[in-house]
Amino acid sequence: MQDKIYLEILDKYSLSNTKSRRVLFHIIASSKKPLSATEIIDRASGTMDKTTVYRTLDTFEKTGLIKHVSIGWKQKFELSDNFTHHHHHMSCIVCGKVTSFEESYKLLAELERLEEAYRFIIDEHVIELHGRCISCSR
Amino acid sequence: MQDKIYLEILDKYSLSNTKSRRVLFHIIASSKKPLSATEIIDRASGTMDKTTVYRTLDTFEKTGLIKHVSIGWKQKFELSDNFTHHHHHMSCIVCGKVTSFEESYKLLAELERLEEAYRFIIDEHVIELHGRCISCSR
DNA sequence: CTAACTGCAAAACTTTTGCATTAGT
DNA sequence: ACTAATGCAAAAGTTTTGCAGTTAG
Repeated sequence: MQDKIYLEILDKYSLSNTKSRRVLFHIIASSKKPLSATEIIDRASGTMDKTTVYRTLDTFEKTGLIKHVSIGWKQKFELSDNFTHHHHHMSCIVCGKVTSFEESYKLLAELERLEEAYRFIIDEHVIELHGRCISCSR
Repeated sequence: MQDKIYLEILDKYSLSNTKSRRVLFHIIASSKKPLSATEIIDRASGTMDKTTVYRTLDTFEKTGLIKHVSIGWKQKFELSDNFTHHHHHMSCIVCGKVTSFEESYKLLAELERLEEAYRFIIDEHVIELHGRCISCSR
């Protein structure tokens, strides 16, 4: 299923389905948490050059295959909402565990209110929560 | 007023009120928008070494004088909520204009609901909106 | 005076660029 | 075969480290 969308997007933008791209897509798709550029370079090392990683991440991001999210200080990458339900992250500052959550209707309604109030068209919203998970909070 | 809080925090952590720190605090305090490390280094150049900038930003962040926010791809710095009302940013992807907004009570209530639902204690939340401001949206 | 802070030089790490070679369709 | 994609080497940019010298309290 994910592969089908992957191929469709490559096709849509007339991009070749190269080995590097398949490997990189797989690395990101199979990770349970968002990965930083460096983490991806490490996991891809041996298979491709880091230059290719940067270029491919850029391509993947521009075509909507992946998106970047802010986790703490870093920018990390994960599959775009084309593959997963739109969601956000809460990360535990103690153990580093990253939990995904979907926003509620009420929250979306609040964003719409902000659009009105500030006369601003919201194309994208990022919500990031930091704190302590149940195991680390006692 | 800001200076008073600045001095109090330095005092609280037994930090010296050095020239570099005063200059750096002033650069951040007087900027209308959050600044990246590089932007701060540029503005401070001539006055101090970049090493000092990095070390000072680190100190300022740890002591709660400043905080970092995600604007697009970058991490930027601004005064912490000790100086300003807690707020978030919406940035225009066309002209780059950054507008601040305060979150509503409803939004906070939603965050509390999330704490319950996911059994997670939220210490900090980041909300970042990207889109187009009124002037750029037509 | 002396502990904290800073500057400098160098290293480490991250990202970008140009060009020659290779691989995909 | 032709173009897009990759690898390599080098440059550019960013952040960190160690140490010697300086400064604030």
